[in-house]
Amino acid sequence: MTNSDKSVVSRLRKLIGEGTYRPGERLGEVAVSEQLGVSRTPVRLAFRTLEQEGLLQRAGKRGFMVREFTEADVLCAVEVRGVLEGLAARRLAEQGISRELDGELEVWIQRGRELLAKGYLEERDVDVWSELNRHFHQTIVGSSGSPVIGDAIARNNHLPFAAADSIVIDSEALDREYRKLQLAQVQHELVVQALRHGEGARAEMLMREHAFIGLRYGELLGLGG
Amino acid sequence: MTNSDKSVVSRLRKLIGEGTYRPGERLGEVAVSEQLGVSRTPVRLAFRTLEQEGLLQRAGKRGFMVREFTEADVLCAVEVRGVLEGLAARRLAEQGISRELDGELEVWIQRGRELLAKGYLEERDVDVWSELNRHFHQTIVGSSGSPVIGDAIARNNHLPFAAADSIVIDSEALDREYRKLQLAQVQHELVVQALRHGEGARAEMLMREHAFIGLRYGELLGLGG
DNA sequence: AAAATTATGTTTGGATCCAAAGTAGAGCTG
DNA sequence: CAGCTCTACTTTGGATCCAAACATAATTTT
Repeated sequence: MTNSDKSVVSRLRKLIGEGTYRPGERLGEVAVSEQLGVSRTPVRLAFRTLEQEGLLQRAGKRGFMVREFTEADVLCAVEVRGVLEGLAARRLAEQGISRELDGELEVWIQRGRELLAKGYLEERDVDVWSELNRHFHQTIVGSSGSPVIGDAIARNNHLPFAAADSIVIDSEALDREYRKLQLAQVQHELVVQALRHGEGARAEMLMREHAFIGLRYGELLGLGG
Repeated sequence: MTNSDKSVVSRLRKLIGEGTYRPGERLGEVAVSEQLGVSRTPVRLAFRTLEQEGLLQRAGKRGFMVREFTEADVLCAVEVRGVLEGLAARRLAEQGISRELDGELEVWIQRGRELLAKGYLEERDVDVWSELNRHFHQTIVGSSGSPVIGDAIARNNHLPFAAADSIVIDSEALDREYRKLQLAQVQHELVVQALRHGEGARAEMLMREHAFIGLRYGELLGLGG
């Protein structure tokens, strides 16, 4: 997994994500290894990893095929992330947050405030938000007392569009995206508020709802403005 | 994965679960392959699978080590299963259950009733319950509209004691176990009831609570009787 | 002519070989 | 004596070879 092994996995992830390998397509070890310019060995290893990640599935007795994802699957994966992050938030609220954790969360809240303070969104702000959003979620999940939740989320995030930082940003409509991020920021702040007050159920539900922001809020905000 | 590959994975799972390979122990490819009587290739493939399952983790740059699980991890894994099965139940309740699904669930409810009807538990009943319990959970999770939830649960279940059918049955205290299964049966029936009435939130919470039955109820029933 | 069986080709799984990276230990130098 | 470096050994990763399983097509038999 030093060099080639890891890169074969991520290269295949990319190719599958981009649709170069179509959903349902059977992947032969030799064909893929030739296309990637490596031998069969790292490809075989990568197939096992990708199978576990859920991007490939066994095609009968003979090899693997690219797994097909319906819209319902994506929606479901987002909900799965929602309940898992909700669980993490609830546990955190119930056990109480430490002074350090409080401070760390405050950092990402502040960064978000600063980013949105100027009242509009620039192209490059998108990456900044993506980063701080990732840190915010990671901080909560990582502080839930066990790596188990984080692992489950990480595995779930391999599905396309399921990850928290895969908010589809439409660069053409930065004003709409600005309002979306504004809403996300409010949700972040509410979550932290609930965590500070030990409101487990509230923190959980806020986090669950927050998961949907990449999906349905687009329509909502599109209608509204 | 026809023969040896699959068996290497499951044999390693067993050895890790039994504690033959101690938590934190580094596993060398050559050592394991010699102990299992196969070459390094299937072991290397198995290590990748077990890494994704969470039973192994990378030990620095050099190979893998058996992952250590604290009691908190096990508890957390049970909670993860709870929220995921809860999600499946809620979705099912919200979308409404079909006539066939209703009938299928009724089958497992009935089997459970019959098993517990005689008022006590025999040794061999344990396997019967384990089977029907597995079917009951699988039916609900498998009918939630997307394989995503089931996959997440399956991956989570690889952790020791996290799976729904890993209720630790104490053969010495079959009367206590009887009361535990009786409670589980009631919970199953309540879940089905909630599903039939489209009570999503109730179904979700019942399913969540049901996940704990292997953990805390033992103490409770132990104290009570 | 249809069905069954055999033969051939394709593909995956397992074993082994070679190279590269890392670790530990010994020896050398300051 | 301590610290550094070089070397030897251990271990993993990649490539290739061989065998087994499966699918397909062709031929034979009923």
